[in-house]
Amino acid sequence: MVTPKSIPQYKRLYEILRKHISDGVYMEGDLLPSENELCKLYGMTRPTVRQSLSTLANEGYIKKRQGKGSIVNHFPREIGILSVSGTTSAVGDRKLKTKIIAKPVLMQWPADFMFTLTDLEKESGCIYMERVRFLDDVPIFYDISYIANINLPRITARQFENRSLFQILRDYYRIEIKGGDQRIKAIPATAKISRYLHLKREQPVLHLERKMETNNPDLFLYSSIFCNTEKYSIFGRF
Amino acid sequence: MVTPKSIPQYKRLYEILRKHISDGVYMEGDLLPSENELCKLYGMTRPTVRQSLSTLANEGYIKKRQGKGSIVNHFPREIGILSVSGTTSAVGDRKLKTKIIAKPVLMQWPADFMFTLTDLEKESGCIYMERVRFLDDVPIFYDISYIANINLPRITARQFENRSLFQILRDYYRIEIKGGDQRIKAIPATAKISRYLHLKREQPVLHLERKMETNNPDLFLYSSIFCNTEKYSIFGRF
DNA sequence: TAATTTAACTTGTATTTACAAGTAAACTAT
DNA sequence: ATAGTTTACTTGTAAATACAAGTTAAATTA
Repeated sequence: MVTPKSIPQYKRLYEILRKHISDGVYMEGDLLPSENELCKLYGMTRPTVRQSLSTLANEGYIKKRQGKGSIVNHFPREIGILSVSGTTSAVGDRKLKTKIIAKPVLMQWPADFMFTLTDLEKESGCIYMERVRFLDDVPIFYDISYIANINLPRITARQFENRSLFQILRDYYRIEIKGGDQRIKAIPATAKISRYLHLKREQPVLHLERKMETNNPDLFLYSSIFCNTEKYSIFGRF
Repeated sequence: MVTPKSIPQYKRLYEILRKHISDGVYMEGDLLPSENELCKLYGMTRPTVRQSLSTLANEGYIKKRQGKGSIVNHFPREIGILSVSGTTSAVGDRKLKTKIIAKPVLMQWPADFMFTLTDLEKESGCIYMERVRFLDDVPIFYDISYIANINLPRITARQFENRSLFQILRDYYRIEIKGGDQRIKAIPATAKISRYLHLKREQPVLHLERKMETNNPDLFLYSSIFCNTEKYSIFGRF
């Protein structure tokens, strides 16, 4: 049988379980239904179910134990694709705000760009924007984003306030982030950074340089992120 | 047929390909042999080969493209389980040195430990040590490690100079790191940190707090790592 | 010659089947 | 009562098979 919307079965189950974990249907430490139970519940075979579970395990949502089952992990809140763990209890969705510092404009790539670019990217020019993101009305991230201008009509005209860049790329252009790599440094705040993040000059900030891969093999997203880590930490699994 | 050393076939192929990539047999951008070719070469079926490849892909060694093949990624050098990308050309193995600041001792866990501990861990006490790691004779990492004293006889007597902690755990106790999570912050260097990393006081350093999971479900490794990121960056995939 | 189609690759998804190995609770013999 | 064994679960590994879908280059056609 063919699935109606041509979305793979293993991905369907993955999304369902992922949502259940985020929503708290399964709590930290709980056991997921066994693989055979999931087979019966969703009418799949075990290899298919296992594919869903191994994706969840790779992303850190669950931990598998032979002879026991799939155990749900705690998982911190995500902002964009950055995970943040606060010293305060929980980070609620509604406490999150985004402010545009520099509206998206089409321009040439900087001469000394942080990653090496393909010829196609160089020719296309880049869409540039700057944003600050707030948690509990405290500025936490100062993001500078660069996107190659490849198949993104009218993007500079979109409304970016209070909507994630990733959300716009997904909704209007069917672009999804598949992965990427990043470099992390600790640097002293420059005048600009300290102004946007409400910090004293020379105070340590986290600097992330990331290159993100998408489902379009020619299109990459780049960002340079400056992060105030006084109250919150960047959280990651490896 | 049963493999002689009871190591799974997919893991065998994974190790072979991983080594070939690290050794430069396959260079960045190269295509790996196709799945069907690997089947014939190593006498496995495609699901088994695919399991090896998907592990490699998850760890960032390769990138898979439907219709094309498995493309080898660049991959930075690893120190312990930290990846480092230098501003200078390449980081050679022989330029790496470790110095013990505080020899491993058995003691009580600190009162305000950075992660929550199980009862078993609390009862067992912890093995504590401090090390500084050098790259090109420049101190880069100041590591403080904590290990629960669970099934690790005579560990405080081992020679840790110029040998990785992970290597000793693997060779003598069959303990392997399976994954873990970490928190990352930028902090100003304290007197102690600046002394060990040859930095001025208050200069930004990267602070990593990590909890590592092992093949023994009761045993975790903890470390607090302070990192000089002036010349090198911490590198990661996501 | 140039554009199009086809064919021969590649990886992606999915089923079915079988047995190995780890875990935990129920059971049994001491 | 307790120590050891069995049993009924769980996930782990592996094979054989089939077709879908993306990519590329050769073959065909205009």
